[in-house]
Amino acid sequence: MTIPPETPIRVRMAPSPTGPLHIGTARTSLYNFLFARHVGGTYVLRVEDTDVARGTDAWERDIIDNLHWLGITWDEGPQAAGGEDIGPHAPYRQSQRMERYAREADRLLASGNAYHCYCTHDELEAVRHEQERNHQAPRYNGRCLRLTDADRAAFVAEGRRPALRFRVPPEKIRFDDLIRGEVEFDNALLGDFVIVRGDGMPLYHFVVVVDDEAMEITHVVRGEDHLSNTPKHIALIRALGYREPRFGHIPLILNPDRSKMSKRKSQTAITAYREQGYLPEAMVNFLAFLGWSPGTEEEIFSLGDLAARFEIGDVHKAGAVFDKDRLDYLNGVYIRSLNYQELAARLRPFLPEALSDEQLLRLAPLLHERLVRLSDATELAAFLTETDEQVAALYEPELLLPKGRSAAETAAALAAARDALIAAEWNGEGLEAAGRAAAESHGWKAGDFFRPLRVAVTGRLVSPPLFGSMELLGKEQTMARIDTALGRLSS
RNA sequence: GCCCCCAUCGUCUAGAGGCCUAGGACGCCACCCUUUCAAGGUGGAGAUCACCGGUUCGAAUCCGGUUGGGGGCACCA
Repeated sequence: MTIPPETPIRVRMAPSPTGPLHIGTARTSLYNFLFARHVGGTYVLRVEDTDVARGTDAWERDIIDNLHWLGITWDEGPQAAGGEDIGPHAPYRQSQRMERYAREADRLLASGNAYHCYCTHDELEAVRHEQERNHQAPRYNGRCLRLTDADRAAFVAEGRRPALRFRVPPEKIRFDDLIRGEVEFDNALLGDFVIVRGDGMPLYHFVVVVDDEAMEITHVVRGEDHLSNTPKHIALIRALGYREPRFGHIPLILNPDRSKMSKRKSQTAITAYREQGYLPEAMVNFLAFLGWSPGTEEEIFSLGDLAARFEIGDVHKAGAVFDKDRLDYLNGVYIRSLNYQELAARLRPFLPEALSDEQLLRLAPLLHERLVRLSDATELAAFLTETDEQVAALYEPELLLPKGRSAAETAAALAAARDALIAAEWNGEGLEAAGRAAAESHGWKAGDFFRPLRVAVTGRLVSPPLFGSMELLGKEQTMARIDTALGRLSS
């Protein structure tokens, strides 16, 4: 039985708190969010925390916080980490829904669609090894399906605790995938799989089906890695008499070698990107285009723009490589689109507390066109909070010399610059005017003339615009650093 | 091993039979601008649309096969 087309759309995301929010989970969540928003449906967050040992609270917090950071919100589910569940189908954490799973498992057992399996891990493994040796598919051999009551009693006497296995009907399963179209699998090729462990803990394939029904999910949009699990779910849905939702399997995000994106080969935690100073706007825009495009040549899209344009049927079938260069580019675009006030606010976590808000606001214009990540500001602005001694220690005197100039020549130029600056009005414009005039009367190209100044003041060859930097640093420190450089040049 | 999915520049993609001498973007190269670095501007290299057969007057677009890649086959999710 399928769900009537006029049924209001309900979608969900179902992260498992086994680690920080993963790029792939974020993208799947985003697509579900965009789909729900686009069609005016309801978006549910369900935490799949069955069989997750300890420490799930920290991961749940990371997942929820970062989802919020991206701007993804949901209508039902835990609204905040450790927070209360909102919605008519609470609780939304699977660890709190065990009664329902137990009840549905009993139904399956009673109807003969599931049976107790007393095989031990070792026995199962031995069978798998045997099958592997014979080049057979690694699937359950059905031993416990044929047990007599006496066999069962003997196992129980041994202290074995049975798992519950679903008896997979050997039939062809077809479904119309939202993204891939008609897909067919032969469940006769499948082995009976465990739905409840010996210790009573229900397993993923089972609980996902129970909860999607309970939460009236109409459209299951998930990663392509679940495509071949879908026939299992459909078999379960039928055995339980549930309504069958529509399924849509979105392409995987890939490592540069085109394997499924993994922690081993790529940076997969959203929080890591956040910490490096990627903007959520850039992240969302980038993620959305990994497997979808509006069909035009536009490429800068806000979350709202995306929701307005996103069609689930336009999602691609092929996997997409995560291209960090492109993310960097987009991040730069979004940083440059920020006004100075906003930029200063976002820069705050990346700069020393010693820098006042007022200084930060004056710094923002100097940085806003030269940041790929917000964290780049740390190095660019370091000269402001480093001591004069630290700055001096950053460079060898040779670094002060423009190409082809001697120490004596450079010292003379620097001294001329010093004299011009000390008399100038202490702001960017005044300093620049004085600096340029001095360069000209000294007969040096501006670039060469400014080099020793830049190195003296910032300790580096690369810095924000020189005169604005001096203005921010202040006259006293700027002059002290120039004098230090002059001293090193003559010794 | 079995099953399933996929296939346009290095990468993300436009393209739903003639508009394609295959467009855009990132990256790369060159030049311009320029106080460094960026940003910006201009131009360039870069794809026999994986391959082979069909269908058609005509195919990147439809069909079949091949190859290649990926995913799945747990008392993980």
